[in-house]
Amino acid sequence: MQIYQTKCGDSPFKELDLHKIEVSCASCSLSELCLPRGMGPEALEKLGNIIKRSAPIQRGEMLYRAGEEFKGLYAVRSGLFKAFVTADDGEEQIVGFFLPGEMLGLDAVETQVHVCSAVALETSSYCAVPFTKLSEVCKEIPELQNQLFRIMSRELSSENQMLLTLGKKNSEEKVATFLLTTSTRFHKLGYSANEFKLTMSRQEIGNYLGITFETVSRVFSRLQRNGIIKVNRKVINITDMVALKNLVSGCAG
Amino acid sequence: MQIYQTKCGDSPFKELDLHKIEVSCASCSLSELCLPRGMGPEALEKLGNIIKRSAPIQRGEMLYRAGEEFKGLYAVRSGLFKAFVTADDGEEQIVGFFLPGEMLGLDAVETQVHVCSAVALETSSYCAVPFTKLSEVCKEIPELQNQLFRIMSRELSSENQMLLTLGKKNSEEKVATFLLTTSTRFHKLGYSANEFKLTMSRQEIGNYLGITFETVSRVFSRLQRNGIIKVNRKVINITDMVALKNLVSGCAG
DNA sequence: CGCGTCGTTGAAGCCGCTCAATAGATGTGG
DNA sequence: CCACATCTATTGAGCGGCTTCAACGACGCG
Repeated sequence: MQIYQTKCGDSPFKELDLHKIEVSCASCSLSELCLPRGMGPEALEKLGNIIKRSAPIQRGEMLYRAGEEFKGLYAVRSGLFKAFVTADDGEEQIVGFFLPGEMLGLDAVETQVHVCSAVALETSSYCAVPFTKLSEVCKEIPELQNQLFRIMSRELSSENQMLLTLGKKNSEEKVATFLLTTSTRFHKLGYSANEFKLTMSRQEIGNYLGITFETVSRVFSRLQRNGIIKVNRKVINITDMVALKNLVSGCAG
Repeated sequence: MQIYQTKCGDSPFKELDLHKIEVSCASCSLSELCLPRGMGPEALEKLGNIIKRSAPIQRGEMLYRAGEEFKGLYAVRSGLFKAFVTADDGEEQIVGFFLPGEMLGLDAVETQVHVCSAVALETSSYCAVPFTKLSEVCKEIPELQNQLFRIMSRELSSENQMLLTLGKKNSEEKVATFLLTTSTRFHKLGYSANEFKLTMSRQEIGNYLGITFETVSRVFSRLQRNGIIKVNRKVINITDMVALKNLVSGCAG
């Protein structure tokens, strides 16, 4: 069953394709995690009218690059994305991994220019949400406005936790925090909390956590020796969740 | 000239004092930096009707604590605040310093519970903005809704830059970034970009930057030896702005 | 003046980084 | 199906930047 739209041109913001109604927000399995949360049917239709689903995109394809004009938000439908800022010397800092139901591009609303870049880490799909239109619809649907406030607030909150992780934790605590957070997020999507595949590379995990990939690898090995996890390439198995949580002295997220 | 309200009880959210009209948003010198930015006179009055100015509060007084119920946002009117998250082991991570015109509490919108705590670092004053009412007024004044989106977006953007600073920079770059950012923010408030007083302690600067206060002190001394800044207790003088900027390899903010 | 807090500076140690070698996985073409 | 190249991951050895621990000086405040 093909649930994705057919090819829709270079930019999903260029024009709206009315065929998408068949795959509107109302029928989306992620609606309770995403923008539509808590909205009624007529509101859902209004929202669906401005949103455009993408065809699947490949690993390495970019949603947007730093410096590009901001056109709208992106809601992850399937797959995995990373967002990163680039320093003047070209060095990158990954600021987040984005799972289905999560929203990308919120940080560009103020400047109207993307300061991050976003790229797919595996074959993925998304919904494009033109921000001007979204903000129009928000006037008519207060519940949507509030949901957008909540989404931005949640992002702020999780970034605050990340500042704590980067600023105060050692490498073991960082990795443990990352594993726990990832486990929780997968679980909320209906997947196992104990076994999951880390699509991103060790390099990307390390970059995100402010440590080198060698250190990530060493901590994984140590946690495995201590019987807390089992590592099989990209597949992680949490065998002692309690011990893992004990390693995380300070992650409220 | 006393421009502050008289004492207004324990919680500024408890009841509205109509006397405050004389110090409404319309007459506030910060209106172009704060919530009212870009709003017309009638919108300003609506906004002013739900906002309550605080009396001055002393150094050490708290706006809110982690775990408390979220009632609304706080806009800094004068002075300086810090916000921090607390780890399970009691360790704190400062997630931001807040100058006049800036907004506190945005990260609690989703959970309706504060995850950060906020405290005044010097005698300060603020405006309390009940969030439920604010969100009501947003329905009537689209420009206010958009301004709130922008403010949250800006906060996200600056936290992304902070993740880069914490994750990728060495201590010298961190301190240089902090000095530059602080300089820029003071300048936007109409103060000198080259000379300013750091009200926060070395301890707090180090906490914010993920380094120890001894390291902050050492970097200050080194920058002074190199003729880039002059340090006199809490007063910083940037004597070579170009050199300082060159130290910051990767701060786009 | 005495006390506590804050800031500076020095000395030593450690955690994570750098550099390097190796193995395993993946992909490609013959 | 295998040879080969490439990329990722693991592990080790040594180094260095930052932390830790400690002493001392400068203020501010009672």
